[in-house]
Amino acid sequence: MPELPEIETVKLQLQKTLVGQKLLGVEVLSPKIVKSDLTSLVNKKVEGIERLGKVLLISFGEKLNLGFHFKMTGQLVLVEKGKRVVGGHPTVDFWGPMPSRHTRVIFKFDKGTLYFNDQRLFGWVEINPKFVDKLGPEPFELTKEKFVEIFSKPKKAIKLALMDQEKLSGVGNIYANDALWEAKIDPRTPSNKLSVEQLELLFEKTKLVLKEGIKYGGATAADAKYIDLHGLGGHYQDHFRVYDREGLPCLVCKTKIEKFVMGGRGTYYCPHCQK
DNA sequence: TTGGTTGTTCGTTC
DNA sequence: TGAACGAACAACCA
Repeated sequence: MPELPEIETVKLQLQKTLVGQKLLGVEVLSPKIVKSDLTSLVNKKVEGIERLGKVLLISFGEKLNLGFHFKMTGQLVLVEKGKRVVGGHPTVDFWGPMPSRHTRVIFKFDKGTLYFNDQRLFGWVEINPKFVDKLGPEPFELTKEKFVEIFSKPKKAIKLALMDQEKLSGVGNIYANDALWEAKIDPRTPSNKLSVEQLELLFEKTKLVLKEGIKYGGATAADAKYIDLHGLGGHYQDHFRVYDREGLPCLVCKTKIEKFVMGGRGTYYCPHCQK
């Protein structure tokens, strides 16, 4: 499930290889997920790769930013002279033949080919996506005072507020669960009931788990062991605090991690540590 | 075979 | 006026 650290990892990889390359052609295999006419990008050069929240942006200059949203199962595979750069949702497509049956758009560059794959067709591709205008601030470009101000208002549960992309961009389910465990906060606590001290701690812990996600190259689905055999995919999953650890002992007090559904999403917490 | 899973959108309710 | 909430979306896997 690509979140901020997973997209950041893709960004850093593509910055090394794709910048300066010219787009020679585009082939759209699944028109449903492509929200712009991509032909305007042909014959333009990649000037830079950016990330806003969970959105990856490939800049072709002149206010032409090609945005990708991976949702849960999006991935990018760049094939260059037999070499590969992969990122996003880890599947067999990381090393299988390209294009695959999940390939939705193919971008032919002068030195390589970039495949946007998405199993579930939830992701999208759009030039200058309006979505990014609605995004809240980046966690790393925020003062703790501003963070406290943002989360002192909402009456909804802190976990839902933390994942609200209009308040703060980039935090999804995995990192929200882990940050709240680090800060010893019950995910159901109304955001506006938290003390300034709790919010300041949560701010630091949110950045901590995101940084750790980036350090380990993001998280690879726990069941995709093969990915590791190929040296592909990230390793944050080996450092999950509570996410996907239902019934396993809390890393601090050994109490069994409990799971319930909130806002339709799996929510994991330690009933002893998080009050 | 069915239910669980995910982020965002959209419609409804307060 | 807008916050809050939940269903819908798609497709895979256990």
